Amino acid sequence: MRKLVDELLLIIQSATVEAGYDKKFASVKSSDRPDLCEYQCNSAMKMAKELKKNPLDIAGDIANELKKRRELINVTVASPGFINFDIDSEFLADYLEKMNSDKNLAVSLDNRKPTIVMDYGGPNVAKALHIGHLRSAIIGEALKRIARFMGCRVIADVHLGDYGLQMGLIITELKRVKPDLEYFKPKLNNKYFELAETLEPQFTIEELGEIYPRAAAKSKEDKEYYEEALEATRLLQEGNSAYAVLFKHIIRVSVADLKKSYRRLNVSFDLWLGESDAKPYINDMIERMRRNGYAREDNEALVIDVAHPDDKKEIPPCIIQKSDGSSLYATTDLATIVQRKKDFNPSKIIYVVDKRQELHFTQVFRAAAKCKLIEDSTEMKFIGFGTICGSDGKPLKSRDGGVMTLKALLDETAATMAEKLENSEMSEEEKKEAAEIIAMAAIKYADLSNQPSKDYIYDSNKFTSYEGNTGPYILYSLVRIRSILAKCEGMDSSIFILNKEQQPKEKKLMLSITEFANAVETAYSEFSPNKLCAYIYDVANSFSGFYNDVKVICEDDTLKKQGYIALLQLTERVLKKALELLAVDIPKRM
RNA sequence: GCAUCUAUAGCUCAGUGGAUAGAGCGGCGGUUUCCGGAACCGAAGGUCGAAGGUUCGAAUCCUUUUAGAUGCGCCA
Repeated sequence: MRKLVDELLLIIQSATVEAGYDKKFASVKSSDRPDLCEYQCNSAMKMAKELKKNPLDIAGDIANELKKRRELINVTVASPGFINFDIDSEFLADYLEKMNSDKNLAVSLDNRKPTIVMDYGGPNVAKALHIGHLRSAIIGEALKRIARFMGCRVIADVHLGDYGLQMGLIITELKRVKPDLEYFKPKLNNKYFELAETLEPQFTIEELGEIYPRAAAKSKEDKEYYEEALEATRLLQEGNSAYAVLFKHIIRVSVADLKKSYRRLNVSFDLWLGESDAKPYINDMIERMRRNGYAREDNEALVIDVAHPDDKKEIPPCIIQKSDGSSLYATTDLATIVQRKKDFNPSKIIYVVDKRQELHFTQVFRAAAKCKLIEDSTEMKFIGFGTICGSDGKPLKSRDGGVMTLKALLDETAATMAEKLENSEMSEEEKKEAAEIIAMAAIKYADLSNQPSKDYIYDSNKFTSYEGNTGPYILYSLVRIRSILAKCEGMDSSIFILNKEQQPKEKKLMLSITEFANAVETAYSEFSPNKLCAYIYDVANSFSGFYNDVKVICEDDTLKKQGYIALLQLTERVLKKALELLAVDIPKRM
C-alpha cells in the first residue's frame, strides 16, 4: 500500500495537471509550520522560476483544483507561493484502517531484495569488549533489523579480530606466564592436535583478558619481546600445529564470552568468522594480483596503487604484503571480500566501523574494485561512527582513567536505573529485571538517536531519565498504552473514527502514526537509525498529549471508545515494531 | 605540512535550498474529583564560529578564514 504522503502526492499531481501545469513539479511534505497547516506544497515556487510566472498565481490555480478534492480541507495559499492544507478526517480514518490491516504497516519493501553482508561488531579475541565496541554492535544491529524488515537478505558477520601480531603477542605472553602448558611442549604430536576439539582449554577468559594489555605494553618497550611475538605470529600463520591448537582454544574461550556480552545487548550474528578465516584465500588472491599486474613491489613490500588522478587528498597505495612476506589488515579484509563473494555473492557489503578507519576502507574498496574481486555493481559501504566521550569531551574512560569496558558501562547504567525505579508494587527480583531492560534501552536509544558519524557525550544520568527524549520515556509511554488496553480487555477494535468533535490531539496522534513508513524507509536508505528514533519520540509525544486530553476508559459513547482503542492498539503496534527494529526490549512493568 | 570531519539557545542535540531555525534538559509560570503527574500546557532564551559570494529565498551550496577532533605505505 502507498504511504499517506504518496496518496497526497497523487492528488497534488492530478490537481497540477488539471490546473494546466506539468506534474513533474508536484511535491508535498508534512508541514514545517504545524500552526498553519498539516501539509504543504512548495512546487509553485519551483515552477515560477522555470515558467517565469508569479508563484502566487500558480499556487492559486493549483489550490483552486485542490479545493475540489474531498480528501483535503482548509486549502489556502500563502506568500510567496506556499499551498497549505489539512487532511480530511474521514479520509485519514480510512487510511489508518488500511494501514492497520497491512502487515508491513504501509512500508513499501525494497523490491530488489538485495543480499547484504553486514560487517559489524569487530571484537578482538582474548580482549574484553570495551566502550569502542558498543556503537558498532548497536548501530549494526539496528541497520540489520531495518534492512531485514525492508525485505533484504542480510548476513551479519561479527568479523573477529583474530589475525596478525595481536595473536603472536597473546601467545608470547601466555608462554611467559604459563610455560608448562601443553601448547608449549617441544614435541606436540598429532594425537594432541586431534584432541583439540575435545580437550578443555587450559586457561580462562579472565586470564586471557589480563594477558593482552600486558603483552602490548611490553612489546613497545622490549625489542626482544617484540621480535618473539613476531616469530610467534609467523609460526601461527605458517600452521604450526601446537599453535593451531592453542589458537582454536583461544577462539573457543573468547567466543563463548563474547556471545554472552552481545546477548545482553540483544545483538546477534549469523556468522562468527574472523580475519583468520580469510587466510585460505590470501595466497591465491595475491598471486592473481601479481599476475594481472594490479600489484607491484615497492621497497620489498607488495602494494596496489589506488590513487585516482582527480583525488583531492592523497590516497597512499594499499599494502597487501609486508617486506617479510607476511600479510596484514588490508590483506585479510580483501581476502574476506573474496570469501564473501564466493559464499554469498552479495550486492552490497556494509561495514559499521569506527570512522577513523575511513582511509583504510577507501583503500580496500578501491583495491577490491581495481583487482576485480567484486563486480562493479557491488556496493561497498563504509558507515563510520564517532567516539563516545565523557563529560570533558574526551573519549570516555573508566573511573581510574583506564579503558572503559563494556561490562562496566552496562553495569553502572543498570545500577543507576535500579535506583530510579520507584514502583513499589514490584518485587526486588522484578525490579532488577526491569532495571536491566530499561538500562539497555536507555543506552541504545541514546546512542541511536545521535547521528552515527558524530561523537557524543555519555551522560548516564540524562540517558536514564524518564523525562525528555530518552529510552525510559519511550518505554514509559508504551507501558502506559498497554496498561490502558489491558483495562479495556475484550474490546478489541479495528474501527477508526474521527468525528467532527474530534480532539486535536487525537488527530495529531493519527498523523504521527501515518509517518511510520516514511521514517523506516528513510532510516533504511540513509543508514540513519536516528531518524527512526526521532519518529518514535514524535509518536510517544503525540500519545502523551492524547493521553492528557482524551480519557479512554471512562468514555461512555461506545463507538467513540472503540475508535480510541483501535487508535491505541495501532499506536502500540507501531511503537513496538519501531523498538524491535532498534533491538530495544520492553519491560512488562516499570 | 597535507587532508577529512565538526562548530546551531546556558547544557545536550535535531534540522542536507523554503515561511517566524526546532526539541530535550536546566531556570521561570501554570494544570490534578478521571485511564500510571515518571505526565501535560505556557512564556523566556539563538547576529546558526567569522567574512564574502551564488539564489526570488542559505544553518543548508561555493570561496576564504578561526577553533577543535581525527587521519596520513609495512599495527589491527
